[in-house]
Amino acid sequence: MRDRRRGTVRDLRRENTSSVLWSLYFSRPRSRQDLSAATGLSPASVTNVVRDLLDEGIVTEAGSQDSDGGRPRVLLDVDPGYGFVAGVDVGETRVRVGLFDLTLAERAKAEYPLDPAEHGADVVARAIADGLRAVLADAGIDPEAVLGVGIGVPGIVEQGSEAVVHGQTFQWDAVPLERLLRAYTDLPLHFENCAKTTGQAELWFGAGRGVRSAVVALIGSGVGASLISGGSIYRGATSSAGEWGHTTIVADGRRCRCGSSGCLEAYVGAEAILDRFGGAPPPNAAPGNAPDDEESALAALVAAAESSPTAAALLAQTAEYLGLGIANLINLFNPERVIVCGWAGLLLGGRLLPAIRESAGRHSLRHPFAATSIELGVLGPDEAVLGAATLPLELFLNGARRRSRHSPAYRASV
Amino acid sequence: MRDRRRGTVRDLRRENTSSVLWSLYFSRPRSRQDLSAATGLSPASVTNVVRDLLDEGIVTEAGSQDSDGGRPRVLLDVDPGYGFVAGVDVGETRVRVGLFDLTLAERAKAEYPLDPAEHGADVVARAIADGLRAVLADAGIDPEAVLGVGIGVPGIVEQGSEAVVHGQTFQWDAVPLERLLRAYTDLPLHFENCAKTTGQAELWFGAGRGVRSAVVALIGSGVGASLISGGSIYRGATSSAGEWGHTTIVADGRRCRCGSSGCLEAYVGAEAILDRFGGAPPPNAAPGNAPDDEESALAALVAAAESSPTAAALLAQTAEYLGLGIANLINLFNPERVIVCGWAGLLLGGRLLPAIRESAGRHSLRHPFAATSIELGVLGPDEAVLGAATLPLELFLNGARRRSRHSPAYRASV
DNA sequence: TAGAGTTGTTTTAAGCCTTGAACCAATGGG
DNA sequence: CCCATTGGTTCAAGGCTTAAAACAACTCTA
Repeated sequence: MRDRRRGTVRDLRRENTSSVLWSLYFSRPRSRQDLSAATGLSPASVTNVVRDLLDEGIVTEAGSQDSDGGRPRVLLDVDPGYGFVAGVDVGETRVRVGLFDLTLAERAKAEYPLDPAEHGADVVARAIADGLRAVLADAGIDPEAVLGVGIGVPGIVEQGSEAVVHGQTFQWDAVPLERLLRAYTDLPLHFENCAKTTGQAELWFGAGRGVRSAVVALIGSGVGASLISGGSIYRGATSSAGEWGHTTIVADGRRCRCGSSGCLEAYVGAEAILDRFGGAPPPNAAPGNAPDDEESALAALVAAAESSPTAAALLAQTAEYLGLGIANLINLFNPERVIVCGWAGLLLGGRLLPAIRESAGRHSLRHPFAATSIELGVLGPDEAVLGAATLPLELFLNGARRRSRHSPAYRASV
Repeated sequence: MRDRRRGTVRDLRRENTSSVLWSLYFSRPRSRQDLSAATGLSPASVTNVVRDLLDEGIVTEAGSQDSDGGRPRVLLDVDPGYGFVAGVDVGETRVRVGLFDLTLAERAKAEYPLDPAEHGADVVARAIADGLRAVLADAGIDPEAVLGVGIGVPGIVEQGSEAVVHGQTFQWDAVPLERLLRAYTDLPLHFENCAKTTGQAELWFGAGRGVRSAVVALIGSGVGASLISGGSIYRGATSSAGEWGHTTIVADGRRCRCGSSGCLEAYVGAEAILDRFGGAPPPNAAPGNAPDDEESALAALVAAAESSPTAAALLAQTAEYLGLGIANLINLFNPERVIVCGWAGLLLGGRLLPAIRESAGRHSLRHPFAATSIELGVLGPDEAVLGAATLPLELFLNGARRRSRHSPAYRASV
């Protein structure tokens, strides 16, 4: 009925430290006084907490700032080199890996194409391991300095003692990806659905900055969403929450690849749009690389809408359905903001956003619609990698620290 | 980005006290040792916290229990007479008021019919005030002993310095119900949407006991839902979350009274079902009391399904749509349990639950569907009153104590 | 140029809190 | 009657936050 951590006086300090660190991280650089105001802690406590963080090397003093007529403020900043985090985006056609410093500046990246015919989990695990090795070597960073690796996968992640992945995209059913990857690397691993990681990226650094409740709609070949409340991702009972793509918007509607019919994804996913267009892939499509095909095909369709009434009508209807799906989210969640992203979402959104907004307004209740705004994502194609990297970063900001990697204490703190 | 209360060592005690109180409240009576195990606090701390609660009169010692071969456990219990809470359910045809002791045993109740032609907010406010006066007099309880009054209303409650209500049911637009009621009473008031209060009742004492994430589907004349995560109601940015009834399940479907079309409510709300049945009200219907009409009309329809294929088909389709709507919730929220309640929900559910489950299974993804169970509510018709009473009780368990009623400290703690 | 004013940070002392360990209390069994 | 067992309390230690006082580092003014 009620969540509570242990209630000792030391936990208090941990919480307060975490509070200061979050506050500083998202508003850098800042003085102690600012932090005191932002966290509600007394100046004395901020001094104490900051001393610890300085001693640990997580925070550094970074110059000072004049105050009118008084002692200058000493500015504090996070030390980017204190530690590093890696993000991995397991996409439909490629695995992308990024290595970032503590402020999420990219230090190296790598990309491994996946043969769509061969989505074996072990192939993916090997690609991830290779990518991690490559970025570490490339940036010349000691693995010991890596705080953790976040891995975004297309599918439902069952969090347990070892993460297990279920995903229709790869026909994965209970794939023990964590165990497979353990064969190749010792780094601390964190798995999450890629819509959720992308949502976190937009929330922290993109169109959702400063917002406390949001819905991130991710539209690619398929459709997903990330629900954010109280500043963090909502996972539900078994962390599969946010399966927006397979909510029904047309009872007895088009058949969907999930087996049901009338799913949102069967109308606004890129695959479905192209399919509805009756589209043979465009002539210049490289065979055997479906989503890239899709990307160019969808771009072609959007371009064609300028002259072709058929294409224009199809897109208009897509906007109608997408707005309707968004309206459902608005009614159910009452979010402060709705963020549309994913490659197809951005491609469509550039042109259709007004129509989407209009449709959403028509299908949602006045009150929650007035309280929200519908925006496009701003982080671009690498956001899934960045989002994955926020997983270990989040744990770090919450107080997890580097230690012997597989110690029970560490895993428990995760 | 991150919620935090102030972090002093006294807050720690408040939190721990609250933790012990919650733990005891939902598992009465219990020994100190039990509480220590349940809260994770040391026996010494439990002793300290319990001493405070005993001194305050909130908790009493209630006999003892043998332990095999050692000192008997002293059982602790909540003192029912420490304070009282009231619940108010503002329904479509009546205002119901209940007065409860601290353990939510009913001490008195009252009911005031509302003339459907006259839903003026002031009429409602006066009925609430009369009801409160009546139950207090009836039970012979000093208003000073009332910890608070919870009021469930059909509509969106805008929580601010004074609660304001928007509701299509009564054609209320920004009605300052709290201010109106303040003219009649001095008691501490708490307003909330009635679907949310009902959800809390089922969560605490009904089909949702012990569950951490749930969706409570409330089906009456209209349709609503209450989303529960982490053991408490999800409110969203402006506390209008859960407007499930107006999510679209049939693009371009039946017109809904909200102005949109294809809403779930236009298919599975009692009004809509009867309307689809082409129903003139049954002959014995009392004029001018629509929902009671609806109740008997719907009951008649359900009974007619035994012999009439038309009625049976209509109900089958209703189950299909309701299951579909529930499937959407399951996909989006991944709840541990789905609870169907509301008078129409219970009426239909008794007969249609298997069909509803089947439909929900067909329209939701395997993984989240397997993680949930769909049940009927168990609390019966007064649950909205009980649920409303949980509002002040929740605050009490969280540490709000009786004090000068309008003090800033009290309001801030709310 | 010295002192006064201002603003930012740290030190100090007081007051709470939780807890492990030791201890007391209350029972059943031998 | 003594001992083992179990439940609950006391005590001293160790930590934490904080208000208030002190200190530090400036600017401004006379």
